[in-house]
Amino acid sequence: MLKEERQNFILSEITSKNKVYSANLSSQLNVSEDTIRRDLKELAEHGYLKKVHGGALANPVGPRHMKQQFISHESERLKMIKKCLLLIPHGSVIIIEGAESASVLAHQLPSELPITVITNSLPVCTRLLTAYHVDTFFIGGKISMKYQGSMGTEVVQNLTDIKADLCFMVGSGIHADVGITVTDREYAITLRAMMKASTKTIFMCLSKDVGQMQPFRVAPIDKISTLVTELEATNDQLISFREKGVDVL
Amino acid sequence: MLKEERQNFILSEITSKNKVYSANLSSQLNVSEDTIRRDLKELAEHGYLKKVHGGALANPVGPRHMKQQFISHESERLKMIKKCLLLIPHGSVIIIEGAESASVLAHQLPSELPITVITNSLPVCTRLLTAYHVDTFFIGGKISMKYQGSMGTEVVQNLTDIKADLCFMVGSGIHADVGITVTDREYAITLRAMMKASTKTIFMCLSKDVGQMQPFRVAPIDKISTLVTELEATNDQLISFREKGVDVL
DNA sequence: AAAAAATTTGCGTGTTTTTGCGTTTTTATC
DNA sequence: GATAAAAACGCAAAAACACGCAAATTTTTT
Repeated sequence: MLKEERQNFILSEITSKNKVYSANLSSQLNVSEDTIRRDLKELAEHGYLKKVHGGALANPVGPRHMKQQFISHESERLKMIKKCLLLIPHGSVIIIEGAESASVLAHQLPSELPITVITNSLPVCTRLLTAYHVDTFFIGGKISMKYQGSMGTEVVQNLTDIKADLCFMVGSGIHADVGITVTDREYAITLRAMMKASTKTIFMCLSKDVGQMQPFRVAPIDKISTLVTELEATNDQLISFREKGVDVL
Repeated sequence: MLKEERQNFILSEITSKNKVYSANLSSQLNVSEDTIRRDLKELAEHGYLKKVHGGALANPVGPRHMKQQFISHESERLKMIKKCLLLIPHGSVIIIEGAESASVLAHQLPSELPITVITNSLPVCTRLLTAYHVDTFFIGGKISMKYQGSMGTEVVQNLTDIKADLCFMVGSGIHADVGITVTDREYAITLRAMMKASTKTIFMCLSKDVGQMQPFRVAPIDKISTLVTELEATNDQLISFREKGVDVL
C-alpha cells in the first residue's frame, strides 16, 4: 500500500468518525505505529487534522467552515514561511495578508509566541480561531471572493487607526525596478494601506513570481524591508534586490 | 477514549448545563476522579471554565473555544431556518449574527435572491464566499474564539454607519417578560448595536431555549419584530410572546 | 535493464505523557 | 472544632512518543 493511499484512508476515517487511534490504524493498515505517527504528523503539519496523544482528531476549523483547498507549491511555501516565523518578536503586532501562503503562515505560528494578528484574510482568521495565544483582529469591509478577505475603502479607512510592527504580504509580482505589483486596483490600494499602517513590511514571494510584473503597482521596492523566498538568500535571482538595499532571506 | 475527546465532552457538558461535578464525570467517562481533576485544572488554565470545589462552572468570559464539530439539533434548526428564508425580500440588506444556526442560514440562502449580507460571524462569511448573488460585508473587530466572530467596541463603532432592513439573531435565551438575554456582556452589547442598526429584528431560537434566562440582557421583548422557532406558531409555549405583540412564526 | 539516489519503513533505545493509587493536606459543613 | 468529602502531592506502571540507524522500497538516472 502506498503512503498516499494510507494517508487518504486516514483522512477518510477522520472525516467519518472524527477521530482515529494510532493503534487501530496500525493494525488496520498493517504498518507500524511509527509509520502511522509519521503520517499523522505530516497530515497535521498541513492542517488536515489535529494530532493528539494516542491518535488524532478532526480539525475543529477544517472542512466545515473552510473548504480545504489544495495549496500549490506547499513545500516551497513552507520553506519560505519557516524563515518568516523567525522574524516575529515576542508580543509584537503583525498584519498578515493573503490567502494561500498567509493561511499556512498563520497555521505555523509557534504556539508559545503571544502576539496580536491583524488581518483581512478569512482563511488566516479561521486558522487563528483555535490559537489561544494570539489576539486576532479582523479588518472589516466588503468581502472579495477572489481574495477570500475584505478589501476596499472600508478596509483602508479602518487601517488608518492601526500601527503594527510588521506586515507580512504575499505577492505574485515583485521586480527590482518596478517594485511590487498586483493584478487588481482595489487590492493594490488595500496593500498600500497595510504597508502604511506598519513599521516594516516583509514581502513573501515564491521564486516563480520573482521578477514578475502585474498591471497595478502597490509600492516601489525601497518600501520593502525584507524579501523572503524559498531560495537561498545568496541565489543569483535575488542579487538585484539585495543591491537595492532590501534584506533578502 | 482520547484525552482530548474527554475534555471536549467536559466542555460540552459545561456549555449545556453550566456546571459539572467531578464525581459524575468520573463515572460517566470511566476514569478516576484524579484524571477529571487534572482535566479540569488544564481546562481552567486555558480559561475554558472555572474550577471549583467538587467540579467546575462555566466561565462567563474567556475563550472556551468551540471544539464541538457537530451542529446539534440540525433538523430542528433547518425547520426554523426555512421559515426565516421567506422573510427576506429581494435586494434587501440583512445582518446575520451567530455561529451554528447562522451558518446554516447562510448556507440555505436561495441562490436567485440577490441581497447584501452584513455579518460579524466567520462561519457565515466563509459560507458566503461562494455565493455570487450575495454582497458580503464583514464587520471588523476583535475576534472572539467562543463566538467565532468579531465582538466588542470596534464592532459597535462600525455598526453605527450601517442601516439594514433585517437583523437575524440566534439566541439561547428569550423570555416573555425579561426579553432577550445572553451569557456574555460583550456579546449583549454587540447584539444591541446590531438591533439598533436594522429596521426589524428577527429572533431565532430553538424551543429548548424558549423561556430561558441568561445573566445579560440584550433588549426587552418589544424590540423584537418576529420570533422564529422550529415549533408551530400556535404552540402553547409561544402564546405569551404572541400576547406581547411579537410576530411568531 | 541496471545502478544510483532518494524516500520510506521498522526496530531498538531512551524519554515523555498519561493515568491510577496511596498518603497527606485542604476545604466545606455542621 | 469535628468530620467527611475533595484536592494536592508523590510515585510507579503502562502507553505513547522521539530519535537514530539500517533495511527495504520507490524513484530517478544512466
